[in-house]
Amino acid sequence: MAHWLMKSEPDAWSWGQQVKKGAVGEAWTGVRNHTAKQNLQQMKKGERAFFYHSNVGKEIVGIVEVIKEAYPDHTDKSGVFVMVDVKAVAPLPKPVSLQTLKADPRFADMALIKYSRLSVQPVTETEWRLICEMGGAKP
DNA sequence: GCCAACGTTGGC
DNA sequence: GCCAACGTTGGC
Repeated sequence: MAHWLMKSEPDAWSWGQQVKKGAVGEAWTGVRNHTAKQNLQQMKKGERAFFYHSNVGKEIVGIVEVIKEAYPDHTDKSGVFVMVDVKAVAPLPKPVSLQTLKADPRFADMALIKYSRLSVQPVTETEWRLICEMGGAKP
């Protein structure tokens, strides 16, 4: 099962707001990048993703689960882009910051570091396990 | 089809 | 607020 990482600026959509939505979840709108779009399309129901706060915080704060696979993004007038629905699963008791990941050679190849502008990206099994461990969450 | 100009993202 | 990275647009 693949794992992912999704970025959001907390000013636009925060982990706290995601948690409030509970099991109903929320549509992940606004992706306007084709690489990110391809990743969205590969997400399967039940797969999990890290929730990353970009700009403010710059840390992985929680884990979400895909509850609806890719479908057209209603905020995209051109009809080209897609979105998925995700629900909050668990917080990371100890958020893992970008700074921490950058300082650790085990994450040197991580997409978050290599392609800093990509907002939806895959996470390897190894990275997933390590970050869960560091954050104090169950993998 | 190339490439310069421009816009956006996101870290610092 | 600045700037690097990168995607997109438009002139040629």
